[in-house]
Amino acid sequence: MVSQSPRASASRARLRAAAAAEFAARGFAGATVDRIASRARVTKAMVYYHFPSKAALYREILRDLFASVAERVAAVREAGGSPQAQLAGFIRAINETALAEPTFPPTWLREIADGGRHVDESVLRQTARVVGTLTEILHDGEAAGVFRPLPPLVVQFGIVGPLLLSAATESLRANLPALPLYKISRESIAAHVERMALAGLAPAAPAGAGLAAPDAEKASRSKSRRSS
Amino acid sequence: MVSQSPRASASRARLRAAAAAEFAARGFAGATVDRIASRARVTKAMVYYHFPSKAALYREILRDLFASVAERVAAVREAGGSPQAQLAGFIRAINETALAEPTFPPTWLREIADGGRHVDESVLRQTARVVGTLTEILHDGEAAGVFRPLPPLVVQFGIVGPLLLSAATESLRANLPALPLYKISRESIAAHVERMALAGLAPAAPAGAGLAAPDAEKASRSKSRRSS
DNA sequence: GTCTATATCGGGATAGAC
DNA sequence: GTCTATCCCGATATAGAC
Repeated sequence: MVSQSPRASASRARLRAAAAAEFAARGFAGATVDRIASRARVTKAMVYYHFPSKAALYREILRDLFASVAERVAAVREAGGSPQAQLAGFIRAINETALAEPTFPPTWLREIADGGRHVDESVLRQTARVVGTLTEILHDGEAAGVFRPLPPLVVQFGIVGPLLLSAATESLRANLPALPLYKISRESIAAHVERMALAGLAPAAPAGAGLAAPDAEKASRSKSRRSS
Repeated sequence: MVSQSPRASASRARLRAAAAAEFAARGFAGATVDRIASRARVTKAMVYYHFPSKAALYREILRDLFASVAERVAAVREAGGSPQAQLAGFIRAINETALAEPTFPPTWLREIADGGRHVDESVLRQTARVVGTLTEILHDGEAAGVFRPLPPLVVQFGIVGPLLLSAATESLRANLPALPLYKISRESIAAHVERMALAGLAPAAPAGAGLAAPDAEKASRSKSRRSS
């Protein structure tokens, strides 16, 4: 949503929003151009006036969605702070993107299930930026001795997985037979993910020592950032 | 796979396997009956001889998939042990299902993204069994004072989310341009999820005390468990 | 149980007027 | 930029012979 192309007519904008919603709800194969047009209150021919094909429209939406996440997490890194604070910010950035763009969680989940079938070079670049930012944060934390060394993707899955499942099932759970079991707040899941991620990254305690406290007194942190 | 219906001809069995693979790879909308028939080395008419419709075939596969998970986690609970050991077993049960049935992770992810569009009563019952088992384990842990009280679904998402993302992207990552960044082992992700889940469930430290250790409960693990 | 047609229709994409 | 009308392929499902 950040870097819009020069063409931004009113109908084109509605078309993008309608397509994002339709693709999120039905997936690429399940979506129909007729419904996209209908949602946008536009005729089907207009879809093909603005976009060359259903696939191209989908890829454009996919790219902007991932670009949106990438920018948010990049902003977190640039804001600086301790590795723990940056990781918490990373988690919040993902969560806020899911709130700001409700079409994002289902779309992301589908792409994963599809094995990235529609991921082209430009989309891949955006996803790489996200993992790249996380990698830098983790590297700082390892260097400072506050994070255990772990493959960035493992940490990424640990953060993104719960958030996506929670966000994607939100409207589903809301419409359920009022099972109180399924009523969970956004805050509780976000807090749990943050707690899990930080605790899971805490360095292994040196076997003999009396429980080193990996906590707050590491405030004196490196200010170095921005390497890409 | 556990509770097979009485009809189990050879072609019917191949059909089920082929359909599971096709649905996992393309989703319900993206799958075609032609390709399912072709995968099973059977004509399309045979599909409609054995199953009333594409949708019915899909629902049957969905039901068996979730039944398979439900039984594995139920077995863990029946095996007993400390709450922590049972939770670790729960995680492993999910992971082992993903290994034994590679079609499962993508299919689950798609159902979530679809908002449970194809989930009927029988499927819902199986998923409820899984959450039910987890709820019991968590309740035991709370009663014993070793788990902090958390909504079961929050914990469920924290466990299942990372495992599904990891499993669903496995073949994708294997076929990537050899980015060493993306080479992560099944063990590392399983270990991380276990560490995160247990650490995230550790009770909050009593405010006044000087850094209680949420690390010492590891001693109470390693008890009896089995895998089906 | 297994096959070869075939009916039928939804949906992506285009033509061409205005 | 926007519309109506249409082309046409592919996909679900069925008919009916063997």
